[in-house]
Amino acid sequence: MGEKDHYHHGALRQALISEALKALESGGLEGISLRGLAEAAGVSKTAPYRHFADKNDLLITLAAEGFRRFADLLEGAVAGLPPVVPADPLAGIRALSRAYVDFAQSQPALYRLMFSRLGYSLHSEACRLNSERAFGVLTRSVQEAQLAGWKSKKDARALILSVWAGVHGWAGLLLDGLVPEGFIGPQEDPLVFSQGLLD
Amino acid sequence: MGEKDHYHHGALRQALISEALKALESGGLEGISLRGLAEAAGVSKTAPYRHFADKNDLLITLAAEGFRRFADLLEGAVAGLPPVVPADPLAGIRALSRAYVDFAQSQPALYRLMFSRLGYSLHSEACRLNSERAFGVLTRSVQEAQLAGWKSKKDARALILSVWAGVHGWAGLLLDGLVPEGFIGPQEDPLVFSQGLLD
DNA sequence: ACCTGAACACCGTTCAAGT
DNA sequence: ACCTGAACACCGTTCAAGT
Repeated sequence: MGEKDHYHHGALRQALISEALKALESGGLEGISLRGLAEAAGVSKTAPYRHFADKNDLLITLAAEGFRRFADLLEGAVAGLPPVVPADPLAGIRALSRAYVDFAQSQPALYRLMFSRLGYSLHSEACRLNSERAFGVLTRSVQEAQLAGWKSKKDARALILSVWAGVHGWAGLLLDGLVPEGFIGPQEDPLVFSQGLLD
Repeated sequence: MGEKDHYHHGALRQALISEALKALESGGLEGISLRGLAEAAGVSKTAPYRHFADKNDLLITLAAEGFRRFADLLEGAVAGLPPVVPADPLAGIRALSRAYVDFAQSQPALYRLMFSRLGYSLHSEACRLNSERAFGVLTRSVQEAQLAGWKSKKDARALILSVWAGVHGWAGLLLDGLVPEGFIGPQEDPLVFSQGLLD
């Protein structure tokens, strides 16, 4: 308890980010205030302005961190997979979709923030890079499925956007509580929409 | 310009709602404040509390109005259609999807509000009724498609949620500016995702 | 370079008071 | 029944000032 740290060891920026991520999941976007984060970090209400231009800048930084985790998760989900074979061309897409929905459900407020601000946040280097990394996993999964014989005549871009819309929309419906209780049992495939359309 | 209307003819509630809808489309959700709406309606900052329990109550009322328009639009989109035939079982779903996406694009802030608050707003009678009305259009369109031979062996509930996820996700991607420029030409089908998956 | 304190222009909400 | 005004506890943000 010295009086050393008015200066937060120069780590105030990171401290604010992790306080914000905590606040995001416990109280949602509306629970986040710069003043509150500053107080939680033990610093004056205006100190955050040394590290972020304004509140939106902080939110975009959170979105970038979210996309980083998101891309890591998606890449990990397909990394250990055996090569996609014609017998089951959708294996990669299925694994990816599961990870996608898992992410949205385990960190709903962060997921919402990431996509609700995408219009603005794509101007951020970190945000663009990491969201493109996530998008790359999706792209490759669809391409491999096509190479394994799935809808090989269709336009790749249209398929990619189609799969994305499906899984993104499904995650949204789940987050909004619009999927009837018990619709997905634990042993069923979480990617229910694929059972209807992806064949 | 008499001094008659401190009382707003008893129409203050409706005036606040339409001011709010205006503000929603011009400045987004973040541009809405009870105090601002009160001022725009020419009334004191606390007058709205005679008509709405709190800000969230007002937002839910807006969502209900949104779902009312949404349901009207969707019902209108399938109302004039010829009976669905086996030659083109997806005609109804296509018309519905077009209307769905049109609504989202023409009133993005309202659309976002409707779905972002669905968890809370379903406790509102008006919200539940109108969203169920919209959901009913979707349900019937899918059922008719199945009767006309489209995926007639599949579980209806799964198909309905699949189509919903697809069109909802597609609308979200469009609103977030994630669909590449020029991806949909004016003469192409706006329901691109259906060209990829719905066959 | 990094942080504080006062100040400004906003919020949502409550409550006593007016007509 | 409907509205006002003062008041309270918050916000984001700017700026001069401190170390």
